[in-house]
This record gives sequence, structure tokens and C-alpha cells, in this order.
Amino acid sequence: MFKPNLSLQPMLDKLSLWGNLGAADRAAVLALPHRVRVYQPHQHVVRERERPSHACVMLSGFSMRHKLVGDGGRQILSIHMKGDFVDLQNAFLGTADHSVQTLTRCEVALIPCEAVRELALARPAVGMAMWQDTLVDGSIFREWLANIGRRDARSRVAHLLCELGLRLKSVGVGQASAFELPMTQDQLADAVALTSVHVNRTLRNLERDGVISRSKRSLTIADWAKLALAGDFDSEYLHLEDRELAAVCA
Amino acid sequence: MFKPNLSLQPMLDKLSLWGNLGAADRAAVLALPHRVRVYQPHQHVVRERERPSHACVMLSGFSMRHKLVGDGGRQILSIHMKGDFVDLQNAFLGTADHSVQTLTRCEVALIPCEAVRELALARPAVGMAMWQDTLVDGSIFREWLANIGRRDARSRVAHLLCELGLRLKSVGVGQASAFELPMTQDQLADAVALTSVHVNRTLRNLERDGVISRSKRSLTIADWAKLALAGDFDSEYLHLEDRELAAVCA
DNA sequence: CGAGCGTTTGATCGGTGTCAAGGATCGTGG
DNA sequence: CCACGATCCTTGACACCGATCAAACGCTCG
Repeated sequence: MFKPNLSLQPMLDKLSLWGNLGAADRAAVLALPHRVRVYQPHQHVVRERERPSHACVMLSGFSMRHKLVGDGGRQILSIHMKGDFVDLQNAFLGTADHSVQTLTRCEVALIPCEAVRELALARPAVGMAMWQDTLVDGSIFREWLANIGRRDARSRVAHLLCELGLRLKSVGVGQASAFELPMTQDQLADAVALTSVHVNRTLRNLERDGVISRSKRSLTIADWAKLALAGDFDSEYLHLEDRELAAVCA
Repeated sequence: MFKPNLSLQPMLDKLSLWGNLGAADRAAVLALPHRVRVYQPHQHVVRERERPSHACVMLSGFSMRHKLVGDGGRQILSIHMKGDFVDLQNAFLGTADHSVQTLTRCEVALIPCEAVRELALARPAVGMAMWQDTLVDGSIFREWLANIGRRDARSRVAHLLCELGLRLKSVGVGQASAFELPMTQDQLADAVALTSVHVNRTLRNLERDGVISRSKRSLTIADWAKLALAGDFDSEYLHLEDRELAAVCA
């Protein structure tokens, strides 16, 4: 008989959390045509202005989305990890409005855009789940806007660390309060709209105050309450609760 | 016979631009149950942390989405105008992660969340069109992130003015290069993450340089090329072209 | 005509950026 | 296993953009 390829399982798991997928839906997701590709660190997966023919799902490793501005500055827009459907929007909008680049070595599944569109139409429940995922994406962008626009350096960094911790835990890569930072201080800086020099000072301050501790790239959140307070962090915007609620109702 | 209520027409027009809606789809959109409500300036339409029972569509006037941070700061996340489906995400995520408030007097259509969900499932083409609209939303958030994170005051303000001009034109409320600013300098400041004092100085500089001219709330873009250059503005992120392309292909 | 809100302007302050140099760590090849 | 170069981290001195504070001005609408 036909044995389904399981490489898309992490993405399916994430979609299933919304609780509306039947067995046929799940099978259809796993049956999406795709090929797995390995990217080395710092490689481009999508470049701004391209019209990608494939959408990509993260299987392992970390990647980011970013934009370059006129004077050469870079703004990192989001961080992606196992199970994330990184550039789903390209399948529906056509032109990429930002670039996607790896942070670490990554395994990525490339799915033809057309297959994604067809699946969304043929199986509305799957389409809705993917839609909900992109809505959470949007919510995270909004929180980042508030973070970068209206918080000071210490809060911005603390907020990002809280988010990374929670998201890593939610996909089962380390714990919320102890994980490997997948990015350099330069990259952290471009994520929170500071300079790497200032991120460095901010991290050391948080460490001096006993809120976090670090060694190499591994980060430990010594006092989650303090860090969340410093970062004005409230996990609501990740909509983890809403996902559970939706699943229970279904 | 049954005469359809046409108040949702502006929203339908916007969805139709994606080019995939049949006659039955369009009728179903117009048939969405709803009631029209008038809001005065500065009124809340949705508050953060609520679980709204209705999604709202802008029929006239202007509104905004915003978040408050711990120290009392406010970040405006987006500006909404005729035809915008403002808080579609609440229909699918449950808890509002931000507030919606009017800028001017507004007419708003309130649609039960459940009706929106049912329509998206029953008519996948409509669901896709709504999805695409929210994807453009996401693209605008990303551009704002880059704007606020990596551009200086002059560029930020110029960029916002360009965006407003284009969007107003695209929904037929004034021209791209001459329109009524729907917001105070205080609100402009919270949209571009500056203080109103600095926004004021920046606007006067742009005026002194002959890039724009103002009288009361009405704004004229004297030199679009200069303003776009100053704002590092490239309209690609609004995906207006992609929308036309999609419509032609369909 | 007065109250309230929004705009304008000046003086000063402070958080982050910039520049520069040295130190640590990592990957790679001999 | 060590040497080397490249990348990343750390630190200090100083500059500057935009914030803050304060006050006056001008509309608009009772």
C-alpha cells in the first residue's frame, strides 16, 4: 500500500492544534507534493521581489524574514522554527515582499505554490487552519511593532527572549527558560531595531541583574517573572490559549 | 423578490479585486447578516482582550488599530478606511490582541463572527479572498516594522504619507497627491513611533523643502518623487499589482 | 467670548548610535 | 593537535537624534 511521507508532520501537528482537521484533511496535508532541501547557515531561501514557485515549511533549524531599507539597514521581521510555514503568503500574493534567510543549518520542505492553493480550495478546513496560522503571524507582527515602536532597549530585548522561550517550548525544542539562542547579537539587534553594541550592553545588564545567565550561545532565564516584567511581556498575542480553546470546542 | 442590501458593497469590491469570485460567491457576501452602526470620533470599536462576537467592516470614515504598552505608550498599528475588514482575525482567533478605535465619525457594518466563519467554509473562494486580504495586512505590518525600526524620522513620516495617499486613491477617497489627513499629529506620532513635537518639526521641514504643502488638515504632495525618495517608498508591499495580476489570470 | 483641543516653537536632556580597538571563540587546514 | 583567519563579543569615549518640558498661539464650537 501507499506509505505516506512523514516529513510534513511537524507542520501538520501545528495546524492540527486548531482542532478542525479530519482524518482525510490530515492525510491530504501529508500528501502534499514536496522535496526536502538542506540549507547551510546564512543562505537565502527567498529573495525580496522574486515570484517564488514554492512555499517552504521548516523541518529543523532556524530561519528569519527580513527587509532591507534604502540606507542599507536591515530589519528582521520574524524568527522561524520547526513546523513553521514560512512564506505561505507567497503562494497567494505572488511577489515576495521580503527575504527569507537561514540562521542555522536548516532542513526545509519545498511545496509548489499551486499545490498549496489547490489544497486550500479543495479542503476548506485545511485552508482555514493555514489561515489561522497566518493570522497568528500577523498578531506577532503587531506585537513587534509595539515592541520596537514604544519600548526601550531593555524591554525590547527582554520581550524577544520571552517570546523565543515560549515558542521554542511550544514546538518542543528546549524549555522556555533554558535554550540555545539561534542568533548572533548582530541579528538580535536587527530584530529589535537596535545596534549590536547596545544589545550587548543590554544583555550584560540583564545578566548583571540576575535576570538571565549566559554561556556561549546558551541562555538561561534565571527569573522568568522579572524578565517578563522587564519586557512588558504578555503571551496573549501568541494565541496559544485560543488554539487550545478552538481544539476543545471542535 | 429579495432585494440584497448593498451596504457591504465596498468590502465586496475589494475582495473581488482578487478576481476569483463567481456570482454566487458575490451574492453570498452581500447576504452576510449584519447591522450598520455609526461611531463618533475616538470611540472604541473593539478593546484588547475582549472576545468580540462581531467582526467589523468599514463603510465610511477612518479608524485605527493600536496597542498600549506598560509605561502608557501607544503604538498605532494600522489605519483603516472604506472597504477594510478591520478585525477579521477576531472571527478566527477569539481573543482580540489589540484595540480598534475610530479616528473620525465612521459607519461600520457589524457581522457575527460565526457568519464569517460559515461563509469561509461554505465558499472557499470567498475564504481565500478574505485570506488574501489579511495577507496584505500582514505585508503592511512588515513594512511598518521596517519603517519604524530602521528609518529616521523624516523617512518614516514621508513613508506614511505616501502609503495613505496611495490607499486613499485605491478606494476612491481623494487623490494620491491631495487628501484630507484623517489624523492629528499626536496620532501620526503614535503611528510612526515618534513624539508629536517631532512629527510637527518633520512635517514643517518637508513643507519648507517644498515636498508637501498643508492647510488645516488637508495635505498636498507637491513633489511625489521627492516624497517617495525621502520615505524610501516602494508600493510593492501593498500588493496592488499582484491583485490586478490575479484578477487577469482568473 | 471663553474653553478646549491641536499646533508651533525654543531650550535642554538623555538614550542609543557611532567609531574604534582588543579579546574570545570557532571552524578549517596543515 | 596546533596555527591561523574569520566571525563574534566586549568595552570605552564621544556624538547626535529625537524626547522632554514648557509656553504661546490659533482654531472651532458651545
